[in-house]
Amino acid sequence: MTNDQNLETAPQEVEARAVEARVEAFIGVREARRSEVAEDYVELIAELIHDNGEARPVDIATRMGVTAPTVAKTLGRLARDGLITRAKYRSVFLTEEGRALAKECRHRHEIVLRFLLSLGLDPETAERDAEGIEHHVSERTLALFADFADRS
Amino acid sequence: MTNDQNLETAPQEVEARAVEARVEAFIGVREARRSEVAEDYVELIAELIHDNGEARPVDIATRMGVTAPTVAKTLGRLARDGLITRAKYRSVFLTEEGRALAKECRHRHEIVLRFLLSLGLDPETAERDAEGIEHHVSERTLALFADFADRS
DNA sequence: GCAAAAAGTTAGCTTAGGCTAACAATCAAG
DNA sequence: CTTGATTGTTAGCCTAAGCTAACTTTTTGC
Ligand SMILES: [Mn+2]
Ligand SMILES: [Mn+2]
Ligand SMILES: [Mn+2]
Ligand SMILES: [Mn+2]
Repeated sequence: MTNDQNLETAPQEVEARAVEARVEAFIGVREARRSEVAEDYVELIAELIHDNGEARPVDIATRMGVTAPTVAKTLGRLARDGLITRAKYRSVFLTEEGRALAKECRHRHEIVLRFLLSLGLDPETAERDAEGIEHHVSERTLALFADFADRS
Repeated sequence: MTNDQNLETAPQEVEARAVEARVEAFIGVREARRSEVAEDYVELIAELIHDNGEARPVDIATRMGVTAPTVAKTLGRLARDGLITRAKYRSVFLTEEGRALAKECRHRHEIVLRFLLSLGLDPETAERDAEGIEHHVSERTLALFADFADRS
């Protein structure tokens, strides 16, 4: 080490640390991306069950704005991942795990939406942005959003 | 129509409108998702050119936390889409369009980051969340974020 | 100026998430 | 109870974005 008694950190180490922090950010975002679709589906399925008594693929397709085969394939992945159960030609049920995820997602969605509205955003834009942002807020950010919305 | 003089809106129409609004939200989010990677790349490329004089694939790979072949393939798409130019075994350049996108992305990234920090978030989490959120904020939300950060 | 290291490319594989076309099952009217 | 409409499934296609293995090119250090 060339520093006097090693008291300072070399500039390239500072740089390396900054790079490393950002790599973690990118990796984290890619990770989050992998669950976005699942999160939106289970949240919607929970809502359909609550509102309509059941979650039919056709209603999922209508609300997600995708075609029926896309829904079928996605439901296959959700079942594989233990979030739903289903029988052929029947509507869909959430597993315990699916219900837990749905609840968490609805909670996050609501906080983000409430926060955006309390910032002064119009409802349509707020809904639109919340639908994307909800998948990328950490627990900490969510807590700050909730605080802010409560205080205003 | 069964309403007295058609003065009210039928509840199923209200419902239909709400469903339609959410479909638009989902479609919008899917749309945004399609440009996330491109946005992160051009932003990073601009930064590397600024800081190092050039953007080498190896540095892009290190900072994005992906392998060199992944970068190569992504750069192929960016070139196809007119955002960069490149020559074999050489580093990468932004087109006019690429520079414009990079500038816009850096701008958005900075506002979102500044906003999260001014909310009281720690820098690491702020960087992490900003990296994901930046792709899902509308112009309106961005303006509100900027206002908030300025005022605090 | 050459050899080894570093960087870049290519081929080929994987998964997710979209689509259409074709077919099968269920449901609702009559 | 039959039939037509609705709903669901399957097969097969596509693109994006990740990976490893193998190869080529460029850069660097002696
Ligand atoms: Mn969402
Ligand atoms: Mn949601
Ligand atoms: Mn980003
Ligand atoms: Mn960014």
